[in-house]
Amino acid sequence: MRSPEQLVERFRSEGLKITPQRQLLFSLLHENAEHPTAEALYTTASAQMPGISLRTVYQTLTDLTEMGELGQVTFDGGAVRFDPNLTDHHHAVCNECGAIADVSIDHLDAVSISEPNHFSPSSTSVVFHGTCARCATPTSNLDKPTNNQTK
Amino acid sequence: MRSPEQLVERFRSEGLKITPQRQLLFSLLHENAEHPTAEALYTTASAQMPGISLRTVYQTLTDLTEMGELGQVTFDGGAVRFDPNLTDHHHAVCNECGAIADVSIDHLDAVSISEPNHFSPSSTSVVFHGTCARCATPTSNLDKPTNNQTK
DNA sequence: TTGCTTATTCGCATGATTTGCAGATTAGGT
DNA sequence: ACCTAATCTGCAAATCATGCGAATAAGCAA
Repeated sequence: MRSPEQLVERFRSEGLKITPQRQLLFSLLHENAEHPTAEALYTTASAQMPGISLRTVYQTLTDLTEMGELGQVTFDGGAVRFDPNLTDHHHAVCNECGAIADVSIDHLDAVSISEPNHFSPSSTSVVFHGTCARCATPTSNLDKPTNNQTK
Repeated sequence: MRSPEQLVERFRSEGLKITPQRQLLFSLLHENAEHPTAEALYTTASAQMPGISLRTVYQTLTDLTEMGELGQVTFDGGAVRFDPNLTDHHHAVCNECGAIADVSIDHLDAVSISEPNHFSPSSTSVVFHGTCARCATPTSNLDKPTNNQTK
């Protein structure tokens, strides 16, 4: 996703209005690597702007997604999560705390479908499930994030 | 998933009862490669057993999943789909018709997380999005399955 | 600044999927 | 044939997401 400033420019140039709600969400999403759900963003936004509507959060997220500024990902049937990272990347989901990390992958080009089924893939996504570094460390369990898993 | 006969054995040995509803679902799931949703199974089951409850379909699917006889997969935030194929495999989702095919993958071991983030993956799943053979063929569009995509 | 036009926000209703609950029913053994 | 626990069923309810219409406000013109 572009910077809040660039998004303001883009919105203006497309005749869309710059509302405080949108500006807040732009800033909350910018370089956000937490893959938040709409609800999570709503909670965070509400702290800074009491009265903002969950409906508006959904609306803005949908708009940004349709504009190609935001990606959507879901894991294991949970709620949709929003990802401002538009670079080519994949995800690692921690089974313990539910944290989702962006990961780059080496040698993905080596992966191929082994059967001659004539499927023409246009995109490939890889999801690792496992234990994140923080949860794997037996010490300092106090720092562990709470479980963010939806399911 | 095991054969209906073997499932009957297992259920019996665990003190569970063999009901007509369960038997029907066992047979509908056996070697079913369509990755059906609960609703889809309910529709199919209802044709053969009018009056069967959607609740029972969900219950049986949950039971089989907890017994490890069934796998669950979801794509793009759609409804949960059930997969009796318990072998190590991945999926190819057709963007046109929504069909989901099981695929085996070569060289998956070559894939690795490139950053030193200390994430310990216990499983890796790969999903291809693209066009299936049937939809890629310009002729015989009459045979195309209807779109099964939930979203 | 004031006013106008239209995009936006908001709250509520609705839809889709899934689970909880409790009473009616039935499988399977005695 | 009878008993008892497991199962089935229908309905309520939870969760996540979208449609809709009225109220509001951003951006522009005068």
